[in-house]
Amino acid sequence: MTILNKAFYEIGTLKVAQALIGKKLIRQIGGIELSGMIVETEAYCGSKDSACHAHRGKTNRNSVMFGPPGHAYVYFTYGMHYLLNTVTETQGNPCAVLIRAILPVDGLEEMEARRKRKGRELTNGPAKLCQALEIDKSFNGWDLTAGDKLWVEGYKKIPAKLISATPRIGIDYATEKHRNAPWRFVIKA
DNA sequence: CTCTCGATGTTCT
DNA sequence: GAACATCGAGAGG
Repeated sequence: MTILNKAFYEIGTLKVAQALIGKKLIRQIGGIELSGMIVETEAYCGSKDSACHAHRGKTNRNSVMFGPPGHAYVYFTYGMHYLLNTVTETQGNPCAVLIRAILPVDGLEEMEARRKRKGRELTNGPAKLCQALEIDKSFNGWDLTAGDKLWVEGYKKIPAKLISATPRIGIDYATEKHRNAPWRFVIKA
């Protein structure tokens, strides 16, 4: 399958968030390949979005979002969790898409070992999938279009009818307008 | 099943 | 010093 290129990440943050549903996230550790189909994402639309980290301007933490599209923005939160985003839009426009959940495809047992858990609890949350795929701060700024260690490929075509848009999770700090914006995309059950 | 609450440390005010 | 794009254990129905 083809690795998603830089142009894919430039088509618009909301479109990327929707288009990432059904794609395959791949993590190579040594000779082993762990992967999963993306089933839930959220769009964070730059300086005008009060839920986005870049809302208050460039800081040390969010500087990767100001860089080129197609790179990973990984940050640490709640004192114990990493979250994975893909940078979108053209360089200098600080937007990103948060990967919130995947369905395991390859390397199920490896993920179970890292998570010390099985089944639904394996990768159904943004911090859970990072733990399952061993993604940490060292991937902040990683080029996702190079096909090394961590990247995203085409996988399944999901009809728009099967994708629902809902408000984003865990952003009580944002303004009402942005709290209610339907910028979270999920495959319908 | 649902709800509440504590963990834990980096970042920003 | 407060807040945080979360998770999981434990209590209760």
